[in-house]
Amino acid sequence: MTEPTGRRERKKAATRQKIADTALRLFLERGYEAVGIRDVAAEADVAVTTLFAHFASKEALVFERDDDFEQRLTRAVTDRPPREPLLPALRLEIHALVRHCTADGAAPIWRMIEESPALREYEESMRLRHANTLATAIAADPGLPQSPTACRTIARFVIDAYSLAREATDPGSAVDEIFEMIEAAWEAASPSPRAR
Amino acid sequence: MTEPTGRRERKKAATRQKIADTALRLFLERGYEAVGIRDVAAEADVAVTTLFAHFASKEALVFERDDDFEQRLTRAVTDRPPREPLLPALRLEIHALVRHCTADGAAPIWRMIEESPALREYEESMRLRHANTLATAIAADPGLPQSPTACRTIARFVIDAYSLAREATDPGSAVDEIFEMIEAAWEAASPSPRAR
DNA sequence: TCCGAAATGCTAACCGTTAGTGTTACGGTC
DNA sequence: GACCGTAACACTAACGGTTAGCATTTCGGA
Repeated sequence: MTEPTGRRERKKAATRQKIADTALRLFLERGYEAVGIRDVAAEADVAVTTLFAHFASKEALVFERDDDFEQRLTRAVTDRPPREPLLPALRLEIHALVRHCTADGAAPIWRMIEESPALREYEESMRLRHANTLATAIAADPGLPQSPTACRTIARFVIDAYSLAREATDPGSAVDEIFEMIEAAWEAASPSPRAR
Repeated sequence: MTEPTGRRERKKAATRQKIADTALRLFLERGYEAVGIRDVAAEADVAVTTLFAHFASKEALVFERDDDFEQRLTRAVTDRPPREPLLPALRLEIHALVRHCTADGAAPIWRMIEESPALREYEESMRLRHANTLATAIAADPGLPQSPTACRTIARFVIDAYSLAREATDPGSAVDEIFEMIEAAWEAASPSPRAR
């Protein structure tokens, strides 16, 4: 339980970061498909096996920070003040995440992702994981009376909003447009909808 | 344009079918990961390159009939009588598709899919393709005044319904529950929602 | 100080997939 | 009915991501 960040952990983190940085640089310089794992390992001055000890796959090198994404989403649910409605909090978070992805600096990275089928497929599978995590967080909220199916559904819809808005010509307003639809779906899933 | 099914086309279709049947049998007998492409090709008595001339990847061997899925969905949209509302037609189709996947005979196949990350990832990416196709079909309907973003969103939601319902304990009622939410979302996306 | 474990390295392979190059069998044409 | 273009198929060899097996170094804690 002692975590004063010993040298070993620092070195490990440094190695991981060096691999990720090197990989991203090479990918952007020469293109994702044109760079091999052996290239990345050589340039980062580590063994191929070491690279795979830090990253589960070549694609994972690109989505190095996806843990953040997951955490931000679940925290938007769990860290919101009591009695605060769920969806506005999620809408704000999705707005921020979309803005982050569509910022100018991130453009080359996302273009690279769109151009590579392998990266696209990996991201889709990542989103499903995020949706499941989010669904668990929503279902765990005692203030929400919706059914498990409704929770899973809304989680899926929220992740869809992130994905769809990023592709839209005006991402910001797309988030709002889609969230209007999600709000309606959420209300329709409230218990005893006929009693309103 | 002459299509009296010449010998050549018949032989090609037979080869394709033999490969698919052999692959599915081996996968179910020994497990998806335990069977190599070279095994399938040898057992089907074709060259590996021939196998890949018929199927784009190992995973595609399992989802051999996914064209049907796409066609059934788009036809549910385009072939419905004029002025018939969109979502009930889609609900019926999703009901049928879910029933088809959760039938007893299909159980081993879907268990195999759930147990293989590669197959799961492939199916997710397939679903996104289906959602895009469906979105195009919906957006092409002149009787629907919704925005492009709303059409893409609803298409995504409908595919989500299929995916979520299959995992539910009672798939049939899950389809209905999710479609209630989708109907509400669709109405919220109708033009001038403030005028109601 | 020393031991165990974690991190890293090296080699060699496995497996899906593709390029390159022939060969065969069929369909349409004269 | 012979002929030619081409679609289908085969064979070989490789490429690239990924992993197993095993040796080595390096650190943390006892």
